[in-house]
Amino acid sequence: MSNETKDFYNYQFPSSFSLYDMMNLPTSAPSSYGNNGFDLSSYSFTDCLQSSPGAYDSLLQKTFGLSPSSSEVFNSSIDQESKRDVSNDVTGETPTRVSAPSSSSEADHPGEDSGKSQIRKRELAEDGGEENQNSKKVGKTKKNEEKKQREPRVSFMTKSEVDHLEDGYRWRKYGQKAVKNSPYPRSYYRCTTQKCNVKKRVERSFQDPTVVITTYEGQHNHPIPTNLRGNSAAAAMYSDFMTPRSFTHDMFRTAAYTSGGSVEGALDYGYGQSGYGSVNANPNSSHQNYHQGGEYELLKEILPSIFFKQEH
DNA sequence: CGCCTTTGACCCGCGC
DNA sequence: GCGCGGGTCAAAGGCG
Repeated sequence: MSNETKDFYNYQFPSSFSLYDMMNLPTSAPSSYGNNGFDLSSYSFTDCLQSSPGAYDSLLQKTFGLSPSSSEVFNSSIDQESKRDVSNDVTGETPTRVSAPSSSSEADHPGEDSGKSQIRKRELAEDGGEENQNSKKVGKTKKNEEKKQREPRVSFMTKSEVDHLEDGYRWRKYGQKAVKNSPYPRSYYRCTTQKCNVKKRVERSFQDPTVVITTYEGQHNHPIPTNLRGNSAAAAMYSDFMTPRSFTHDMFRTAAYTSGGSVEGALDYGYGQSGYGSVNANPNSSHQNYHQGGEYELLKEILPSIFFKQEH
């Protein structure tokens, strides 16, 4: 449990504080809210959704285009690199909720190596190509590099029969490891788009084999590939979660637009105009669009429990 | 042929 | 120092 999270939960929002206000919180907010204005790093999406099941189902269907019974995202969490004492963050904040130790440990692991190898690789490429053949032998590199800034992480628990959930992006599997204390392996995927180093790990909960735990790390720096094979709205939602500062913003915007028509519409809006997870979208248009989308009431229904959790 | 998965080896951090 | 576990690499092979 991080102090930032506590502070966030304990923060007294003005009574008139709205979704719109929150989405436009100043970047240079007090440190107690975390580096990004406020810290959603341990927030569990389910917290709010469970408090309003109807809204949950509605959002699921409208955003994911899924019926809750098919493939159900019923837990998620956001991890951010700034906090390392997150051992209880995923489940600690919500001890009675859908808990999965694997998820917890998953989100907890510092991921020290993430990106390190890539950096090492780059260094090798620069320092001497001939070393490529012995790349595996090259151990000590200037890992003294400034402490690797870890990418924000988002983990989802999804009820699904398939391990690798379609999310609209293209992934290449680059590894698979057996997970300790679990009969199910963990798979490692990397976004195939050039210069996009987003990764995701997929594993099946050993406690509930019907649950797939997907952990995204990093942020896509590109739109969802046009030749979508899956549910683009789901993709938009997944990717939006990866931008903690804006996840509510874009997520609900996506929800609103998905409800209004095609998923392409949601895509176009979410990625074509405002950029990927941009928090600086035109506030006026955004604000208005929440209403236009017709889901504003739904959002209002959901949101308070998200951000006013433990509010007194 | 390009893209993807598989898989054993390797690297690294951490705890003992 | 050593072993363990997590994460990554990259060669080899499969597939459309």
